[in-house]
Formats: sequence, structure tokens, C-alpha cells
Amino acid sequence: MAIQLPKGIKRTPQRLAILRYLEGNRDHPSAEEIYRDIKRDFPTMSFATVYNTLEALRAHGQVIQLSIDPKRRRYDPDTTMHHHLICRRCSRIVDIHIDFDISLPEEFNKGYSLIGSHIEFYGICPECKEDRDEDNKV
Amino acid sequence: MAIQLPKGIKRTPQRLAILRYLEGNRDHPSAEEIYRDIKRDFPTMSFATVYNTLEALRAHGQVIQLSIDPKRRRYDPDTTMHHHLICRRCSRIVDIHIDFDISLPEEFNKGYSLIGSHIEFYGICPECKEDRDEDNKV
DNA sequence: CACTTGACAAGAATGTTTCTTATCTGGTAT
DNA sequence: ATACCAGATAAGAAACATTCTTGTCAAGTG
Repeated sequence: MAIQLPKGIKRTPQRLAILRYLEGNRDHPSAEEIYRDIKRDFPTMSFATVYNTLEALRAHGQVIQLSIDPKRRRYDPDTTMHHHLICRRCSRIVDIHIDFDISLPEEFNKGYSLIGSHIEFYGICPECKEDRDEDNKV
Repeated sequence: MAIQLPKGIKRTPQRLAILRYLEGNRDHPSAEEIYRDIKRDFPTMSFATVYNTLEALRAHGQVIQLSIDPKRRRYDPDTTMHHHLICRRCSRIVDIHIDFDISLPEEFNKGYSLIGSHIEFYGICPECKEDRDEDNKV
């Protein structure tokens, strides 16, 4: 199912451009990347509009905010249950669509009511391994 | 084993104060909290010293940086393998010391070499549930 | 056609983290 | 003891991401 504007949120060219950008995007872009890329074709786009639209989409469950990258918030239009693997050098993120059994037993809840969970995997991506190999050759 | 200053890093009153603060701390404090609390007893403490010391400790594996709270970086002196549960309302974080089997099969690596993993659980903490109950009564 | 509502752009403000600079301190060699 | 040097420090500036404010604009309604 394609990503939609929540009901009660007006369809505007700016918002549709953001939707188009996110649709099928697997790069987990930050607000700044979205803004920068869209601004090329849409020079009047404002930063606030990007943040406002992302927040509206998030509030209606149309995108997920990722905190896996400590430098900046990232956005993921894939709202199906999945996990992420991030490169420790370049912060490239890829999806991990595997269903792990990580149910938290009641007695370990510490009194919290549970909403969800998410696994962060850390590693080094192929490109960064390449680069490091080249470094070593010198 | 207690948290130690890495070799080659001089023992200074400021750094020892930070170590003392972190020792056994289960609150996953941010740099700002550490700075604010220590400054009470140690008025000359500087922000840069907190960040420098935390970075030195992190580089030597003495503390872990958490990105689970999207608002700010948090620090955890417990470097044993464990996971975290964060309250979606107040961002209170508790430790989950359970060993889940979440090994990522080779064929799902996407070419990354794997370094580690970490599970984020999301929920509502007992205190925030209380508050909401009271809200509803009004 | 006036009015209301929501959205917009632009930039200011806030909060977090990093960087810079000048000063200080402790250890070492003389 | 004294001069020197490396590393640490305090203070604040700078950089960066995010949120907020303000004045303007456009669409839809009565």
C-alpha cells in the first residue's frame, strides 16, 4: 500500500513532493536530505514544511522515526515490522526483514506497558571495507 | 569491575568526579545531566571536559553511547551485553538483562561485517501510566 | 465576496555537541 | 630548584539539527 496523506491534512504540492520522495525510498533519509533533494526541483520548499509534514506523517503512522543514527533523526516510509543494520563508519542503513522472537517476559517489564521493539545491528558496510582495504595498501 | 580511566589518560579531579558519577549509575544520563549534577559540587567543571572525558571513555570501551533517546545522546557505564526499554512519554530508560538469540544469518548481512546488536523496547513507564490515569479522572 | 482555516516561507530561537583559544598543571630533564 | 613540554582545563564561540514564530497566502465556505 502506498504512503498516503493522513485525512484532514490538505494535499499541497509541497507535501505531495515529500510523499513522492519517500515512496519506495530505502535510504532512511534525514529531514535535511529530504529538504535538500526536493529543493532542487522545488526551490521554494521550506525546512519547516519538511519537518511539519514528517511529523504529521509520523503521528499517523505513515513513517517511522529512526534514532539509530546518533547524529540525526532518520525517516523510514516502510512501516512494516522490520529491523535495521547501520554501518559504524558511514552510517548507511539497510533493512533487515526477519522476524525475531524477542518477546519480553512480563516479569522483566519493570512495570512498563510494552508498545514495541526494534533491533539495531551494527557493522561495516562493503564500501567502507573497500576503503579501509585501500588505506591499508598504502 | 569498576570503571577505570584508560591508560594514558591522566587522573584529574574532574575526570575522577565524572567516573564517580557514572560508577553504578543506572539512569543513562546525558552529557548535560552529568555536567549539571557534577557542577553543583564542583563549580569549575566545564562542559568540554565532560564531553572529552566521555569520548575518551567511549573510545576505550568503558561506557556505551545510547542513541535510543532521539533528543540527546545518553551514556551507560554498564558495558556488559544488555538491552534497553524506554518510556515513550518521559524517556526514562531501564536495562533489560536478557540474552536474546538474535544472530543475523550470513545471507541477510547485505555484505556488512557484523559488530554487534542491541534491542530497543518501547513502552510506557509506571509513573507515566499513573499520570495519565489522573488526567482521565478530571 | 468577506471570512475562516490551514499551510506556507523565512528566519529566529533553542538545544545539543564540537571546536578553539588561552591558560594552567604536573612531570621530566637539566 | 628551574625551565620546559605535553596534556588538561575553562570559557565561550561555532556548528549543527530541530522547533517555534511571524506575517503572508490560498482554498473552501456561507
